[in-house]
Amino acid sequence: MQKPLPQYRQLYEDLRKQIIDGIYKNGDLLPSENALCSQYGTTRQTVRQALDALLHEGMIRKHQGKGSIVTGPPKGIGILSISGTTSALGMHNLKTRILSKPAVIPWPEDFMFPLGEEVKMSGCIFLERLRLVDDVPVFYDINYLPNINLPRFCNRKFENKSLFDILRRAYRIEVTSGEQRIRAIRADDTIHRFLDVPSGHPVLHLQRKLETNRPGYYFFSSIYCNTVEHALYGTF
Amino acid sequence: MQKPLPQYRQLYEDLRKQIIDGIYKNGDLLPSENALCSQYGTTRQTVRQALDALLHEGMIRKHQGKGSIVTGPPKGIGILSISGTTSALGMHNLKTRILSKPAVIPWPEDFMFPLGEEVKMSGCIFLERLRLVDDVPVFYDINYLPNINLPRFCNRKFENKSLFDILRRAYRIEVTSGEQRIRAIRADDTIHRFLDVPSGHPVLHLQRKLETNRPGYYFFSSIYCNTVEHALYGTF
DNA sequence: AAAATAAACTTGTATTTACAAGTAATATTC
DNA sequence: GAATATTACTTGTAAATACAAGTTTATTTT
Repeated sequence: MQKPLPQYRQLYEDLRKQIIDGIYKNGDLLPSENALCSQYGTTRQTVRQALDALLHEGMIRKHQGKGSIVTGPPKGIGILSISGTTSALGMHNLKTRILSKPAVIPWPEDFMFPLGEEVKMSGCIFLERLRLVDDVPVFYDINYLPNINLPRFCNRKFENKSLFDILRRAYRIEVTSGEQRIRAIRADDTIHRFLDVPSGHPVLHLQRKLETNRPGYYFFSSIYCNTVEHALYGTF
Repeated sequence: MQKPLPQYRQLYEDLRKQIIDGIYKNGDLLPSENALCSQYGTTRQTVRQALDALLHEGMIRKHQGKGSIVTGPPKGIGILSISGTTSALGMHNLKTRILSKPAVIPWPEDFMFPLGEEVKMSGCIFLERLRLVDDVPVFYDINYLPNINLPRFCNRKFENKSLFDILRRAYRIEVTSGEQRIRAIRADDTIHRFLDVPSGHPVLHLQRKLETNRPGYYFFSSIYCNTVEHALYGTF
């Protein structure tokens, strides 16, 4: 049995969902802190804790005397920053196809980032996905997660779901920071096939190392991106 | 007379300074929340507010039961973020060659970002540069600055200097935020010539809009990047 | 000495209360 | 009607308190 979420966390999730689902639209005012207190039967401290999380995430902006104004989901924070692709583009036109179901494999030789010994021992959950924007393949990503304390991970459904969301909701793993390398490369045969670009065509290649709130727990992604139609967009 | 800082803000500034000054080193434990309460004669609420700010900034990490561990200041803001190329790579091996001296021209038709009317009127300072890392051309960038209140700008020396630095030091213009698009494209003839890559070879193309501390003053860069040897690197 | 237990820490979550400060709508005055 | 003042909201800051839940240290037991 899962430990229940703290109140502030539950409120945060609720509001976040309502913003992403468009129930609160861009520019809308959220209910006042006191109103949320009544609705959720809690205190302002707790409500403010939830709002702070949204504020920090860029989902809302606050103005003393006015209220909390919805500004997210952040369009640009997107792919070049901390949040995942899903929250960057919105669920609307993004579909996720699983190319290879998550499976535990040994870590590749000469991995793109250095690995700790215990991480190497634990094995690697391997997951290949294809992500389509408006039914056009745009991202082909290969994800590598240390196989440490992720019960039933390989049995989960990932189709049309966000990896970041599953990690956050099911395992309380949040990405706190990361590093990445970006290159322009020629599409090889695999990429040509998956991303539907001519062989040899320029594609973006991102290598990312994601740090999480679980101390010492990093995971990695290699992302190939077709930028013919959509450029990667980010704010900073 | 300046309004006094809130307590939590003062505590935040104090701790932040002590971390930056190295009084608390990387890996050190900060005094416990209760200890800080005593030292500053305040409550845990207030102390936690200050620590949350540091946490959010990446200066510390917190562990329930253990304490607050110093991790900052965060390094490597890098090229994909707010700082310029110079500070990302270091001055060591970076040379800047001016391809076309800054000149005032009309703004291009169909500019990569939408422009305000007054900005369009003012005209555009145009500056092309080639930047070499270890004497290999890596960046070819085209910069567009609104010709507003930049005295003697076109007469300045830009060779082997940072554009960001000149703007900051000579005009007190600091980049506060920005947005960018990234694509992988084929090298055209110009890029082939400047970046010394085969024609048709994949190169990165960045289009950036930089916001500054001068209200309403943005400038723009179009950057082509040879990523054969050096990948763009960034943390977030 | 080693293992189990207890105690003394740490941060995490939550309630309650109070007032300050900024904003918007309302009422009052001119 | 227009300007001013009031009032009723909003978020910001802050104190005092309580217990839960991890971590470390000290104590007790075996």
